[in-house]
Amino acid sequence: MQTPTELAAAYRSQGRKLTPQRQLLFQLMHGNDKHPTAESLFAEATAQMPGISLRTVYQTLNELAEMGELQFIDIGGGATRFDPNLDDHHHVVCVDCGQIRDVHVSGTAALKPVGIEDFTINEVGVVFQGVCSTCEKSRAKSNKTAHAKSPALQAKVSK
Amino acid sequence: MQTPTELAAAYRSQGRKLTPQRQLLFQLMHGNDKHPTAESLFAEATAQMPGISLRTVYQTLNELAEMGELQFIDIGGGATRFDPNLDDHHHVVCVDCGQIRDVHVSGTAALKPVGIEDFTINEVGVVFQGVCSTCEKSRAKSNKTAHAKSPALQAKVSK
DNA sequence: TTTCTTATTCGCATGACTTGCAAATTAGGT
DNA sequence: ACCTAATTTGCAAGTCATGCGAATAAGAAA
Repeated sequence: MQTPTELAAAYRSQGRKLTPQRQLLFQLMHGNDKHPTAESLFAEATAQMPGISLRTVYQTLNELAEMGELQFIDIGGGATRFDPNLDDHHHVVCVDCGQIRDVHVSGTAALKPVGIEDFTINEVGVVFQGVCSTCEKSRAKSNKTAHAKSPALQAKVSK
Repeated sequence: MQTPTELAAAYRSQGRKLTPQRQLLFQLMHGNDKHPTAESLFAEATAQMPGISLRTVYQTLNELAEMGELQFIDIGGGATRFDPNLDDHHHVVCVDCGQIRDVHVSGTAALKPVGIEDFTINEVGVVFQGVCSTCEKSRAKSNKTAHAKSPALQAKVSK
């Protein structure tokens, strides 16, 4: 995603208006590598601009996605997450706490799907599932066995 | 996923009961490579067993997932899709019609995430996005330009 | 600066998907 | 045939996201 300043210019050149809500969201998303959900972003936004609407957050995120400034990430867990990182990268997900981390992956060029001659491939996404060090530790303590395939991911039941 | 017969045995050995609803769902899912949603599976089930409840479909799918007999696939689009294929495989998604196809992928072993020493990786998932031949044709006809990044995938607005 | 047009914001209703719950039913052992 | 615990159902409820219309405000024009 471009900088808030660059986005301001992009918006104007497209006839879109520059509202304080949008500017705030530009700031909050720029360089944000937390892969926030609309709700979590809304929470952050509200802290700085009480009264801003969740509806506006969704709307702005969709706009930015349309403009190609950010991408949606859907890896079970209920809510869509947003990623302003436009570099060629992939994701690692902790199946325990659900955190998503950006990662550069080597070897993707060598990936070859077999038997889909009738498909024109445009993009490839790689998602690694694992356990982050923090969760690894708490697992050791609480003596949790890792039988379930991905509790945090299947946990559409939140809160 | 195992065969309906094997699943019957597995269920019994776990103290679970073998109901006609479950048996029907075993049949419908066994060898099913359509990656159905709970709703679409419910539709098929209803055809053969009018009165079966959508709730039961969800419940049974969750059971099978817990037992490791199938996996959930979450690639935007609203509903979770189910995959009884336990082989080492990945997916190709048509961004136009949303169909998901299983594919064997060579080169996954060479994939290396960079900079996540603090993660213990357990699984790797690869998703190819593209356009299937059928959609490619209809695109040519209707003169559709492929600007949008993935209409069918973002289309959480269904029906 | 004031006016005017139109994009935006906001909030509530609505919709899609999934699960919680409790009553009625049934599988399967005794 | 009987019993008891597991299941099935239907409906309520919860979460996530969008549709819609009225009120508001950005930014161009006067």
